[in-house]
Amino acid sequence: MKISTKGRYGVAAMYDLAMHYGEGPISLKSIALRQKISENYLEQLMSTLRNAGYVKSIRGAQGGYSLSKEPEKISVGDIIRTMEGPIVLVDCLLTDAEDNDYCERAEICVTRGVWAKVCDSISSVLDSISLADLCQEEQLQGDVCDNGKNLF
Amino acid sequence: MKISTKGRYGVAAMYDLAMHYGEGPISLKSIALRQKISENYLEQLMSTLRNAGYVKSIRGAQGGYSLSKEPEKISVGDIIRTMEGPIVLVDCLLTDAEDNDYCERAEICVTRGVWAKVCDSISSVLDSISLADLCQEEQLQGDVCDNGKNLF
DNA sequence: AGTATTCCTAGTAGCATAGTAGGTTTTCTT
DNA sequence: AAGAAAACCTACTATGCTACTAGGAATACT
Repeated sequence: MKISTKGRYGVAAMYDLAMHYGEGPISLKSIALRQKISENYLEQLMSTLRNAGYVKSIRGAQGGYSLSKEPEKISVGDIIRTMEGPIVLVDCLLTDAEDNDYCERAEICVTRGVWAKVCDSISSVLDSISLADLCQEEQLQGDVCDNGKNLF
Repeated sequence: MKISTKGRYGVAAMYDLAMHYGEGPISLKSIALRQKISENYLEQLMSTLRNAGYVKSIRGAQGGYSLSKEPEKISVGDIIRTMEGPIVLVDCLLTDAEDNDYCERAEICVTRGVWAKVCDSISSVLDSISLADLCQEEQLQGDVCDNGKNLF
């Protein structure tokens, strides 16, 4: 049960864009450099974020990426769902409970409730944190890294 | 971000044992049959659970597995951690915050707090549900599957 | 003795991750 | 107009993990 680099890099890149919100297009190269991500790989991830409508891009020299909404309006949950797909710990949560074939395994009927509860809990945490929150956290901690202790 | 079959099957098998708690050793064959899990594969999983001290086994004919503690004293979190390792969404959470080399990527300092909060949330949900809770849920729903709506 | 069972080790197909590589198009600057 | 800087696009690949399968050895009950 891990978050892949897609999700992590995606959040990192979006955080980077949020920190430069309003400064015009930010080149992928500079994001990759600051966040220490492979440039070519990040390119693919940005493409996903662009298709999902969270960033817009400008081509050509002096081009780059920028957020297509304010940092307040993009949550970490939005990004994770875009990069990693729906937040479901087990596939049976994707099917409707009324489907008569969703429950192949005898135990699922009982454990399904457990996984659903965990997923809800994950979603509500991720949805409650916006890019703006992350930027504010960065400002609070100043030069000293407090590892997110001040978050919220 | 998925729970692997190790975790799911582990919980399923333990739930099965909890449903037969006090009835003597339960054969792997019967668990595999009821829970629809490959017998050989489940064997490996049971070995992990045995090494972790959650089940005990009796060899030979009429042998099998049984819980080594009461169902109240084993949580879903215990099982998941045994089967899937520590609940950390990103590896950097494994290292101490004071380690000076844990933070290779500029953004981690900020996003680390997010992942930590999610992990805490997952852990607290999983740790709050015992095998006894699952058994009780099963009794509440009787023949009708309510998909865990009654849980808690 | 025979059978039912756990225990142990080794292998393996398939898939996802995390990239690398290299070319094409667009746009700004000079 | 030329050149450079950037996004865009597609194809390839090494590595590792998952979810098994297979088969034999040891143990204990009947």
